[in-house]
Amino acid sequence: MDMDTKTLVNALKALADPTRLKIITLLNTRSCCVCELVPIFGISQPAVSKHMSRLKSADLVIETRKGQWVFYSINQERFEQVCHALGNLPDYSHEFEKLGEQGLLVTCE
Amino acid sequence: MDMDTKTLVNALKALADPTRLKIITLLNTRSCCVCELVPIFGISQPAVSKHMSRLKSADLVIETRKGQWVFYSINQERFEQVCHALGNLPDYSHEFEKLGEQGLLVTCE
DNA sequence: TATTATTATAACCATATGGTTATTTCAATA
DNA sequence: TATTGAAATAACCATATGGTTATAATAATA
Repeated sequence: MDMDTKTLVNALKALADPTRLKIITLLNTRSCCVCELVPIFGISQPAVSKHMSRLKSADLVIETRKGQWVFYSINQERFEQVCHALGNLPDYSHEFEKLGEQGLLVTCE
Repeated sequence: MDMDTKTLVNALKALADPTRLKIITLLNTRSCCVCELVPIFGISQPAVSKHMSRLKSADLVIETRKGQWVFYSINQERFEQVCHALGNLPDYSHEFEKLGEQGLLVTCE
């Protein structure tokens, strides 16, 4: 199951922030809820909520209500898909062939 | 050699853009110069230059002058470090232990 | 039912981002 | 040396981002 470029970019954007990357690292250790994250980062509760909704919209976390709390856990499958997609970029030879047909390939030395 | 969080975030930021991710994918297939990238993306030469300088500042590409051209190639070692760092996030149990000491851990059910 | 605790949403703000055009720098060449 | 071509830099602009405070929604409880 290969990952769409747009989906990969969206996941990378979600991960490319120090707070969210640390949240993902924390969730990789153990699930937790918003009110536990607030004192860890020293930012406001709405700021944490927004980060979670960003991660959720990239499908990197799973939300579960438990009483008054909302617990977030890492979506391991999706996270692994992202790592795999990044480590196995597709071959783009066709782009260079197209360039060649247009006479736009630079050949030097 | 483990990768600093700041460095990882910076690399992810560099990759978290559709144009730059495609540039990295292209360079993973074959090195090329700015004037080859311009027609592929249909954006201006300065826009490509800025993307390259972003990738270069994240150490993801290597720049080589060849006559009037500047060729960019992927920095495989760094790129692999990024993939590895993402796929092997550190354990953050200590953060939860700290939370526990402060009585801030949420235990439910 | 009224209150309290947790989370989400709204409205706002300063800064970052990704593009543009104009100009400069640098190397090759007529 | 003057000109040409490639790439980088500067200045600018619209939009995205990551935070804030205020408020609303949701669930548990007195």
